Amino acid sequence: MPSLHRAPTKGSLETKERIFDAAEALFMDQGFSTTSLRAITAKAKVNLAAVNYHFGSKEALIREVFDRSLGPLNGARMAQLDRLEAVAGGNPVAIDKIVEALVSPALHVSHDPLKRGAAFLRLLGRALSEPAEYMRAFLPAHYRDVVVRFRRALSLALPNLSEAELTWRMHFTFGAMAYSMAGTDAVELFTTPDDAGVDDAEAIVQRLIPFLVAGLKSPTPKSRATRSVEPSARKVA
Amino acid sequence: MPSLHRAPTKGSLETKERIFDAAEALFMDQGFSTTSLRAITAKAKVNLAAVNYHFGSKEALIREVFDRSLGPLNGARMAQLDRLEAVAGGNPVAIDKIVEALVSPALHVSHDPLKRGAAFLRLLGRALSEPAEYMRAFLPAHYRDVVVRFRRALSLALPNLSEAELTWRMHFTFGAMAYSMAGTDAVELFTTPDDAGVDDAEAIVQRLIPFLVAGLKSPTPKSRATRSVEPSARKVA
DNA sequence: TGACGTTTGAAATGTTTGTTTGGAACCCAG
DNA sequence: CTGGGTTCCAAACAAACATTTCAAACGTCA
Repeated sequence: MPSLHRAPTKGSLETKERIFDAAEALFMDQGFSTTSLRAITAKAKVNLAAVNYHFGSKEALIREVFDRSLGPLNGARMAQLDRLEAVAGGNPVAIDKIVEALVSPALHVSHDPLKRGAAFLRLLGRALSEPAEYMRAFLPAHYRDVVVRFRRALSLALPNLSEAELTWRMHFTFGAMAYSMAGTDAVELFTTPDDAGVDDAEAIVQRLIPFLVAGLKSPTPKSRATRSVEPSARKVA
Repeated sequence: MPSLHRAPTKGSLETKERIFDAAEALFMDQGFSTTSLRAITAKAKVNLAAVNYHFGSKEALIREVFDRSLGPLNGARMAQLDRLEAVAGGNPVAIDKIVEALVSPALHVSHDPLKRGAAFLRLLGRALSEPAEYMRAFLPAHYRDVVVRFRRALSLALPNLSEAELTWRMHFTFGAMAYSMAGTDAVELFTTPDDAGVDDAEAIVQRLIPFLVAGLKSPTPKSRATRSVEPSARKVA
């Protein structure tokens, strides 16, 4: 096994980073199960064994690709929500601000490391519909806090909404968000975006926010809440 | 090759139908690339070679599973829209009716053949994020007419919306819809629906419609339409 | 009944998957 | 220069995959 300490000698960081970038790009537009290590190493122009050497396994590679992007993203989301709640004191935060805190960090990630963060959005959207078993393992771990925090904030801002109703609307919100991010591949299949390049992430976000806010604020269909109102989150894991 | 005419002799329809059902079920909760023919034939309790005999290939099987469900679904959508437009004469159709025509047929399919149509909803949602190449080929063919028809109807019902704005909102609409249908797998990863079983398709639809209608009707963010207003659909294929 | 077309079964095809191996190449300290 | 730790590479590995083959079993019609 590789020891710890000591800076890598020659192009080791180069190699690992090349694998990482190639994997991220391929995962993005091919999915995880479908992308082979051979495709990754070919694109990265490294040896096939390099992935198992540097990352241990394909699953570990996927996990790293995820952690390195999803962590900061959700961190930014909660930080932005923190700021909003601090300003608001105990009062409810405006819904559009909450939604913005949820959606817009996904945009600003794209300026953080290089500019490949925009690609990650689609990667995340794709992960949400991956069948793989390991996805079920560490995706909830990343999202648990985010969901709890934003649910609480929305619950305060929308007091006339039952817990069940809120759950569903968060479903739809995450759905529209994830789909828009997975975008490019699936979307233009039948919807053919006239102008407005799909890589223009900001354009998407600026149009998505009002859409979601309106949906969240919409009047509840009837008094359909017969068996709702549970504490909030029961078994999040 | 199998000849045409003449009714199948013994249990051929049984076998083919068993394969079909097993494939649909497995595609539903595992995805397409991930589901092996071995898994399908094992679940259907038929020989491994039966798939290639009855369908020709795995890809052809996927295509059939799709056509047999997506065709009637989109047919029902357009039929329902036809009825609405006939009643309205030349006037715009109410938005909630348009959305209902888009969403609710996805529900009523579940009572059509047996009751396995509900499963298909998740299958469709999953297909939208499949990386496979063959998906790009025949999915647009099924959806082209639906998109054109509903875009026109929505454009009439929402005259103050630019074409570009409408395109995006249709994105979000399809997104929330697809995501809700893919549901179960991806959704409960972090959102944990408290009560309201996910298999209860009607509950989803009844909550989804108001959400989408509100989003579609929401006031445009500003006069952000600088470079919009193209004919409508340019290159749909 | 006998022959034909259709369907099934078990086994083998060749390909692709993730992972492992042993040795060569490399860097840097002693 | 020599050794130990690190990285790389070409090859091979076993497992899983879709697909093909060929003979046996079946139903149907002559």
